[in-house]
Amino acid sequence: MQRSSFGEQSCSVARTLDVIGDRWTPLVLRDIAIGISRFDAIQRDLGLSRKVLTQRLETLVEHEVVVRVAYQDNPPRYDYRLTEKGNDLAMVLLAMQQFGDKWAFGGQAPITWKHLACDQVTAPVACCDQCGEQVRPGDAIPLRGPGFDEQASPVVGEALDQIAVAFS
Amino acid sequence: MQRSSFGEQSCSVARTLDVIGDRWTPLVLRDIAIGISRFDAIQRDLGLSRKVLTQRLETLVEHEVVVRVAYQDNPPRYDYRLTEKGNDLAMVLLAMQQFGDKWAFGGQAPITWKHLACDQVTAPVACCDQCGEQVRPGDAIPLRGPGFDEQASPVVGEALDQIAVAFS
DNA sequence: CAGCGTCAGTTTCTTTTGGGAACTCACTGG
DNA sequence: CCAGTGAGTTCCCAAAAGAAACTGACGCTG
Repeated sequence: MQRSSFGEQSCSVARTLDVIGDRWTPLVLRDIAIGISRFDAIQRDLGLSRKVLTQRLETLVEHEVVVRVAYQDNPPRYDYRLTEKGNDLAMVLLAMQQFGDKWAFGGQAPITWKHLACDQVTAPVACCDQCGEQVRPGDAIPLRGPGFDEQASPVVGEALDQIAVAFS
Repeated sequence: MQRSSFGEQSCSVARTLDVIGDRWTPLVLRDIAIGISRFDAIQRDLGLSRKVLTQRLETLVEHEVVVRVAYQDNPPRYDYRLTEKGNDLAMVLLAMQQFGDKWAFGGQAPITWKHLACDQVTAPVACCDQCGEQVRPGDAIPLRGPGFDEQASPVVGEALDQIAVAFS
């Protein structure tokens, strides 16, 4: 299949997909995030093939979103745990969960989160870091950022110009 | 490869992955979200095979996150646009973008968003809908929600119990 | 102390998918 | 009237995923 790597692409979404861009990786990460930390437990929970799980855990460790922590030697056995980078990535899972809760379960969420700061069940919403108000797509328009590469993304540049014109 | 469908799974993340669980769909959705709305433009921008793009657009339309809007008949030509459900799904893309901005571009984001309400470049953060404070994984613990299925997810149930004990 | 179970992987074999590139149709603009 | 555009479709081949069995080093139990 000669899977295309997005490593060179000038797009943050593409780079993130280099880490979680397949059917299993996000679920593996979800399991680790809720405390299912061992190979066999993840495999039993998800039912994916052991081969694929091995590969996925390897790339997660390579990307430093997960660390292997030995909990015994001889034979070596490991816990998989999220790193700081992994915690940031888990925000993506949280967004996926919110979407699934709303559109696949009609609000009857299988798993909820209790916010330790206020001790209440929380449904995180995206808020503007400038004004504090909630942001939803449609409330904001895309612009070229400091890392935009005009050469690499001519089609994107064109689309951004059109939007800029429409909102001027 | 006999790809497993997650349609039956009792997990919001899995259900969301039924829609965007592969390498290309999120990028297709990103293009549509920033206004690249036609088949050829998306194909040129992403460089994916036309066959795969056709399939991805079909499943996006089936899941009702995208609509085909004819902009001419004879020959029929279409714009692809996000639905309301698609806008909700785009929140996942926004989360991916934030992760990529931070960890792959060191803050030099290729694309930024201007919040129309306050007219400033915004980096949305997740806030608790109860107390308004920012939420990050680690600031919250997972619990059984109203839609949790003990039979379907015994391994998850066990992990949740362990966490509950650890935080009691 | 023999044998079964656990854990973390490998290995082999088959089925499916994705990529590439060429082909199709129905216009449209010069 | 001839090239170009837009939206697909078709074909072949290589690479991934799935299933299921195998490995190896314990540790527990009768």
